[in-house]
Amino acid sequence: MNAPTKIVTRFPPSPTGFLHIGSARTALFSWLYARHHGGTFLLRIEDTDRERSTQAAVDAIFEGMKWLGLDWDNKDVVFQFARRDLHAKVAYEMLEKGLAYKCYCTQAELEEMRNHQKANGLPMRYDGRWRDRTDHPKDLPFVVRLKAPQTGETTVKDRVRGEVTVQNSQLDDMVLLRSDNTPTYMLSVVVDDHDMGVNTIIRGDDHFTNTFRQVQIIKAMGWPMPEYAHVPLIHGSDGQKFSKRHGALGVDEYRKMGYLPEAMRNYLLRLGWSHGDDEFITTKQAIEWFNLEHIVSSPARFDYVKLDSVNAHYMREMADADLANEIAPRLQEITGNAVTDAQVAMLAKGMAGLKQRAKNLKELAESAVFYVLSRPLPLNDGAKKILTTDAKAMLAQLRTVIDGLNDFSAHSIETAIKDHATAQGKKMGDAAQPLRAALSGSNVSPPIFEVASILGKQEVLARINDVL
RNA sequence: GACCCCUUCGUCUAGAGGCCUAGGACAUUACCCUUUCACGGUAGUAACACGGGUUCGAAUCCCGUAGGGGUCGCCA
Repeated sequence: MNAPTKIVTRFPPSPTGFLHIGSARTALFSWLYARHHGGTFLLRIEDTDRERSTQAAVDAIFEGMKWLGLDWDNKDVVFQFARRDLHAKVAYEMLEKGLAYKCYCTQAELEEMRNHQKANGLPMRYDGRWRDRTDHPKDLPFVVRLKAPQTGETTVKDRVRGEVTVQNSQLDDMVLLRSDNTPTYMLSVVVDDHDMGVNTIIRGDDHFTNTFRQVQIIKAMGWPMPEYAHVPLIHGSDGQKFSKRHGALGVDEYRKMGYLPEAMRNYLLRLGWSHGDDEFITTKQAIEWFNLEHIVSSPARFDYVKLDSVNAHYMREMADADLANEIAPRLQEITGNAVTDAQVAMLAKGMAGLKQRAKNLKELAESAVFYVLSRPLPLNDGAKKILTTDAKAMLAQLRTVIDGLNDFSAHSIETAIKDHATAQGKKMGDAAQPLRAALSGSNVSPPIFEVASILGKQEVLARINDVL
């Protein structure tokens, strides 16, 4: 009997820039898969590119993962560079066993070879010229290359792609160890995944062809074969590659734009995975439902409009007080003034009317700013247009009406103003719109009697006076 | 160029040979609600890339074509 294998997944970003949104999705999938199976989700920083790796990028990865709520199980995150000697050891072991060989080609020589191949329409791959040579020069730098099988075929079983077979003649002898004795990525990933006990590799489709090469190392070493699941890439909204130059952003940017982590998770999950017709999937449900079978096999386009709608949904589900606290720093940034506790309380009261009018935290803060702005309020063009002489005359009357109110509930204010407007032979809008302009400085706001009630009689009267 | 993968409404997707006159969501259009803007409600427009097979029957299986993507580094 086979003992049930504990699922071990991993997320191995390289710290050479921000945490890419596409990477965030494969991280999410890997995390979900591990959590679903009660397995382990590991984080490994692939910092072997010393030129491009930075501490800032490492921090960005940690922060991005935390923000997204993707917790990893290895308290000591693996840094790949620190394990380079272990990787090199494997290369030498393979050399000894005759599974690899030394290649003394210079960069220039390789370049010439590739140019020749390109010019003649030949497949571009290393031709194995040192594979069987024994006349090794002394004291010259060399790289260690895998002695890959040249005949037959290699089949990769992928949980998304199915079984894919490639002729071994298509694969060349890749470099395992560089001439400076450092391991290449191809070697490092395989060794690390093996040593970390990773048995399920969920990663971007851009790694798919690499898999055939990596499988050669695993086979040569006689290690257990992990399960692969290659997830199609995310494209930009125009269908083009989602690169830094082409609209791709780091997760931190999405936070700044005002998206909620739970909304990001839901959106990213649905972008490339489905559970029937379900659109809003909580993280709890996602863990319960996630599988590899329903990963979509074609690339998806990133769509802000849909993200907005998902985000709007989660914002409306959030507690008003939490939302008020969430936008406080943004308001402070807009107004330049600290937001007081009393103001946060006021914002919480106004949140019901505010949150159904915004798609993200940024919009929410912008639409809420009139609550905390100090008087006199700046008026936007719409408000200026509303505040005609007639409108001001109406406001002057409303001032008296409002001043006489004992019950300052939204309903009470509405009734009083409606009655007054009707008595004057005017429509509700003739009173409500000028009031909106005075209280919010805008022609667009939450229900204005609700706003008035939350603002309080004193502030309402003062704001009316400001525009008269 | 070689190899590999992908192709359902504008977008994300459901679809495992008859349940499909192809469903849902976002977007969009119209109407309703309404003090503004939204929210909400109702209705609508809108897709199986193309061509051949297989089958009584194909969005679903096979082949080809076209389009798109990925990989071909001493980057990861």
